Amino acid sequence: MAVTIKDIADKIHVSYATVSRALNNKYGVDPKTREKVLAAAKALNYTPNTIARGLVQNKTFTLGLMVPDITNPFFPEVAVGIEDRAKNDGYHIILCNSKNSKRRETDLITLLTNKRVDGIIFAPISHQKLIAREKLFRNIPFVYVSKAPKNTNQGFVVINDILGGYIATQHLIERGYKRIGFIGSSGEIASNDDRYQGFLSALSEYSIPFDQRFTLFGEIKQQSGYSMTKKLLSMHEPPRAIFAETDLIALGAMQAIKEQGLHVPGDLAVIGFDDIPFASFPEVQLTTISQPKYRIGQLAAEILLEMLDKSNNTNTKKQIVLEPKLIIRGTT
Amino acid sequence: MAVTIKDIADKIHVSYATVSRALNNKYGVDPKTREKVLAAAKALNYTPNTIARGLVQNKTFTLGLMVPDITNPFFPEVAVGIEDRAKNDGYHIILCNSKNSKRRETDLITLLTNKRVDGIIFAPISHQKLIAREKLFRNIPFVYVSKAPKNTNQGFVVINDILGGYIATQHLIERGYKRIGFIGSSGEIASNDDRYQGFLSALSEYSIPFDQRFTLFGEIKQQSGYSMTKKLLSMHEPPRAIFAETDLIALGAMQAIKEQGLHVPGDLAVIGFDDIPFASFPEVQLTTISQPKYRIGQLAAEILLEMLDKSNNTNTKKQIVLEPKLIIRGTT
DNA sequence: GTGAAAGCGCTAACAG
DNA sequence: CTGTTAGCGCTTTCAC
Repeated sequence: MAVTIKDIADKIHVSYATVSRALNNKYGVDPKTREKVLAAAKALNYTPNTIARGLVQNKTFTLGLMVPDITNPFFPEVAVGIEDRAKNDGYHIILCNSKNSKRRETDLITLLTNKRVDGIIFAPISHQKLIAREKLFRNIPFVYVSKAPKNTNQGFVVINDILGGYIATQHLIERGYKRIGFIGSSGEIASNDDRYQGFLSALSEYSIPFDQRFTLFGEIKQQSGYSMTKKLLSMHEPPRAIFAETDLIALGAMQAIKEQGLHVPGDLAVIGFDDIPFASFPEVQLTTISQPKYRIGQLAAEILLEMLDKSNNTNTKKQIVLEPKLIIRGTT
Repeated sequence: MAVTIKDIADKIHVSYATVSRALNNKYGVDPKTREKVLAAAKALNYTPNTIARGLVQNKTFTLGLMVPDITNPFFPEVAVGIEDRAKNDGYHIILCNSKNSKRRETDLITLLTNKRVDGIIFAPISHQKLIAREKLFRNIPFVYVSKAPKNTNQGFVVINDILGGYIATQHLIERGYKRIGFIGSSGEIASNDDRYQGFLSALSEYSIPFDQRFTLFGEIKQQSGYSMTKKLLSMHEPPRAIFAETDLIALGAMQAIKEQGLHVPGDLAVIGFDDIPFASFPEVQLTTISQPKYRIGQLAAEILLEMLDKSNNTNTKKQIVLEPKLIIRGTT
């Protein structure tokens, strides 16, 4: 068994309460005693047991982070932002990867609550029934990231996805494309998807006829973007431009296009969303909508930490909407 | 405050010891009592406090995962393998990103030990002084992943990096390249780097003269690969092929080459290492050495979990060395 | 089959 | 400034 404050109390003949005080830099400890305690702690190679402390303080100094797919380069960037901010306050992050499984997401949230994490940062798989799921969190503070339900009163940090979808589509339209396809992720009532909403409203604003056949839903995977695009390409009169809901999907689209011997953007233009690091690679040069990933993570941690700070009585949960940014590269 | 076993004990008038037993499916509880307990638990919306349980059982059901850079697509793949295997046994993962800072790595290990995680999976930044750092883990079981010191008796899961470096170089040589550069990560006594070792031994085996100027060290970042390659390219007689220690570096190299208006592999061949998902992207087609990332994660979790299993008395720590695999694509 | 009681390692009143 | 005493929520002997 590891050494405890009791061991060090015994060693220097003080009560272990004093040891606790000394170790925590509390007021009211004789500097000399404190020094003795510190010395003994060092000598005995003592390490505080955060978990015991947590039991009495009802605090674990741990935050949960739930993401749909850590393999999507979007999320590691967010995670780093979160971790940096959290570490600054002495918090650790439990990483939960729901793998786009709703069931797994539910399980993991429950496990996280059992573990009494102090707060959770939640990047949900989809908008669906999100409000109903809020009760899963019991009383653990949480903030949404990347996606949030419409009428929540929880905190969140997102970008304006509707606007993002709008400007992406607008860009395509201004480039002269009229036959525009949308490929996105399903498991979703399509009309719930903000980026898709933006897409639709841009079309209607510019009086571009909407062709239902050009809207396909799959997964947020390169492979899925690939097959959706294949499908699009196999049509009688395929679209001339594609708006992919995420860069990962866009990358799959480019792969399919290239495989058909077609050229981007000559034969088919592609615009993505997220601006993952790889999008700017010279051979790729994907036009996309960028989100400030690291910043999103940082902000999410920030407002969650604020909520945890009991001295902060303002019970308002911050809801932050950042602006998307069009990055024009070579695929449009 | 959340509901405790005491609340449910009060409600159905049994001792809370009984509740505990019932909840944990222990022997010696009247099926009827158990049912009542379960019903009450549900009614009260009870959730077990894993942390209190941990205090008495001296177990947290949490594993630490320390990686140098979660933003390097290599690590998320490993992480998913770990998480999948760990979740299977009811464990969570605390993600620690050392950001290639030794100091941060040390800090985080200490925090992890304070938090009494049950085990740690450790992907170290470098080989340097690794054995000396093993004491940081105190008595917490851990396994190395991706990199391990030479003479440790700890468990590890790695691939044969020396062999990997060797076959990468061999491939270049067999393609007819003689002027071969190596760009890798520093913060490292170069001679400690296994892939570099393999590189050197292939050169000597094939009697290719070694040119010290062609060996550059930087960071495991695209940006770093970019600038190292720029440097190489600015030489009087630059190399004709480059072996990059990781795909991320190789990607940076390709960027630099393309920017000079040169062609891969026509003007300069590039081989990477890791086989991150983007290496296979059609516009990239990076020849590389592949490692089974998900499998590595899975195995690491597996052997760590085995070590934690007290019923398993075999105190041997498994050391697994997997084989690297050459993936020939278009850059060589 | 069940209850009483101790204790995991620590913090937080409350005295003194 | 320091010691004593209660717990935090749970598991685990040890009795009955």
